[in-house]
Amino acid sequence: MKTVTIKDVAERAGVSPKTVSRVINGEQHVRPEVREVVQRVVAELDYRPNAFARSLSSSRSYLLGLFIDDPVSGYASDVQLGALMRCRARSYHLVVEPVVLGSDGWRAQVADSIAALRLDGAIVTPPICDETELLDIFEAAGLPMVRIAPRMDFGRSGVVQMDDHAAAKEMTEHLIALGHRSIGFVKGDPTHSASAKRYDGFLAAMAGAGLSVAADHVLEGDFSFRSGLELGEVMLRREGRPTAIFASNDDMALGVLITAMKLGIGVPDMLSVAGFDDAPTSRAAWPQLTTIRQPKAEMAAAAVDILADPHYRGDMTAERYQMSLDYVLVERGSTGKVGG
Amino acid sequence: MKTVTIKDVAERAGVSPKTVSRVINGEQHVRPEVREVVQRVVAELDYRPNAFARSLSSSRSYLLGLFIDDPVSGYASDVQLGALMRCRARSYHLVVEPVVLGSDGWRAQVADSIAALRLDGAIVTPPICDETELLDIFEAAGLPMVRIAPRMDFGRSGVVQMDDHAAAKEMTEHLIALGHRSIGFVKGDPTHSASAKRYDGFLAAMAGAGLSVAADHVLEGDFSFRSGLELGEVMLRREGRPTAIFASNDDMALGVLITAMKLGIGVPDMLSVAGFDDAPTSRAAWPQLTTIRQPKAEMAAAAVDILADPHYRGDMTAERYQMSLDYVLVERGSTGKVGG
DNA sequence: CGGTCATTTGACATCGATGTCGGAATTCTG
DNA sequence: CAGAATTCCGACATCGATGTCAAATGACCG
Repeated sequence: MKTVTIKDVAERAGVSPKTVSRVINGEQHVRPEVREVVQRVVAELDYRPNAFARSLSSSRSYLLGLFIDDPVSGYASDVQLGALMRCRARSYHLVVEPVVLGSDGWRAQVADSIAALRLDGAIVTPPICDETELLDIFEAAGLPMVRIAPRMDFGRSGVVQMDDHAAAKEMTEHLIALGHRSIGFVKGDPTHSASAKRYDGFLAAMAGAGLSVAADHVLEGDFSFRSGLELGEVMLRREGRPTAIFASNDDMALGVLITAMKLGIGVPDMLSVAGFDDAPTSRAAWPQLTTIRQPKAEMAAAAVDILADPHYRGDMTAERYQMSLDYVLVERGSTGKVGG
Repeated sequence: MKTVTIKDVAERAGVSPKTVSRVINGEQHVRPEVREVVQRVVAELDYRPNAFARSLSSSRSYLLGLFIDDPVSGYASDVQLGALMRCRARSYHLVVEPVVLGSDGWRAQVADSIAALRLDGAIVTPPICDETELLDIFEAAGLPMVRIAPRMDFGRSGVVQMDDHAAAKEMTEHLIALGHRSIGFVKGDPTHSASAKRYDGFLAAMAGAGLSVAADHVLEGDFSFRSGLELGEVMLRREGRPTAIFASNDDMALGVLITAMKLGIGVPDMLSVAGFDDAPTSRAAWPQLTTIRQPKAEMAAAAVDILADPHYRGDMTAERYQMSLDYVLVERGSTGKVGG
């Protein structure tokens, strides 16, 4: 099956290849009649430009890299899907590159994909978006990047994030509105950017309501289900346990939920549990988790938009490349009025 | 930052570009001394071949496409990771392409990625690996493909799968060995290739043990958590409910588990529940699910190997391109001896 | 109607690699 | 040691598009 090239189209349309190129790239300076003829022939022959030839000559690759720490997490898949769909709409393609920080050759791996594929841009997700060494590599390669929910160095690139602080504050206020006064908090992995923000939001809401936070009602987990299990047990076995527990993500909230179940503490009658993320698992529990839905796909899509913006390169820190998207508080069965 | 090209290497090494090309591609007919010099210069300059230029001239793209129905599912992520890592090891790159069968332009989308990126091969996952129209497109484009766990048309491409029948049989035998005689089964989505095989494996084990299967102990779900909830309720509310339920995947098993919990039926004391897939959620429940671990990542890796094999094209149906990989029965807390 | 200027168009070089093929250097014959 | 056979290496064309620049065309004006 011979593939159709720009030359074939040109011949058939009776123009030069360059003119065909002009038409498919929507450049000006082509007479409307000619444009139309070319477009017709393109459709007839079902011509599709060879992306390689195109990048080779134009030094744009129409390829974006999505750099991800743990490609199996639900977080990653949502981000990926959002990026994928937006890429498609803009006729970009997406190359997913896992970054295994511990491993031997990760630096070389990253450099390889940048150099070999001539990526037009990089989307970097937490937690590796705060890995200075990684950012250095991108900068050295002159590769524009957009980071999703980074913790620091905001000036170093475009940023898409959501307001973790406000979301955690709102969730806490939700619990307070339900009558809870003694609220426990499970912090997330301190190396993730979001952990501190969520905790601060929690503290702000408590302070705003004039409530104190008992020292032993705050524990530090690592975002894993297991840590939720363990810390839940610690907190719930203590004297004067809280009437509500707000965990920094759904996996840990689930751990708390299951521990409560084991200990015979009814949810939400005797204990309210709130999570964060709206992970798929948050619906696979009983009762289902009240949680915060992050606009993960939308954040990724926004990142693609930024990278596709021709003005972005060279002015990565402009105001309009620092975006903040909205979250949603999803109320389900795991939270209720204090005392049932 | 000027990028290093093959010419730079050639000049510095005092040879022609073609010789450099020979060295990096491991071709023969290069004197060992020369080879060594070139390799040294390559390392010195940190030279990396431009993948586009390479594909343009060699008509190989070193790009594989992973065509996926639902990129967010846990299944997809595992497959993707497996493929990704193997690609990396073989210096291929992976482009993930979601296929939304219902959508308007999906045919054009697929054709686009094939034509624009000049993919070297396609990996197709269930359930779309049984979509005749999709396979037609690949064939028309002359694109070698490998399908993972297809249901039909095995002769049409290389195939990597696991033995669903044997796995379901083994799980059923496991339940029987625990003393269960009355075992319920929740079938999966009939459009997925695996559903029938798993059901047949179940029947085979039951027949092998001389046990009968009550008609109302077999229900048909669709692999969703919700269908597990609903069907679990149907089966467990009936008179003479089974002492064990084997669901065709973990999501549905989880639904059954939670329904049992709601109805006050203790697991595993009063009811054993078994799943299939070893989804991440299977560990996020209490008790954790006994299940079958599919070698998803390994299957994907094997698919990459096949596509990278230069002999594959043209002889896609050879015996050695029909692979079957091993599963593992993972025993956790959700199954136990009958009657506690 | 000749001259100026803007708009269209195409010839040609180029991007960075590999395929082909022929010549030079080396090794193997008898 | 001449002649044949290999092995090694490079000149050149090529892949399929786009950038550059100059030529051709047409519009407009006094």
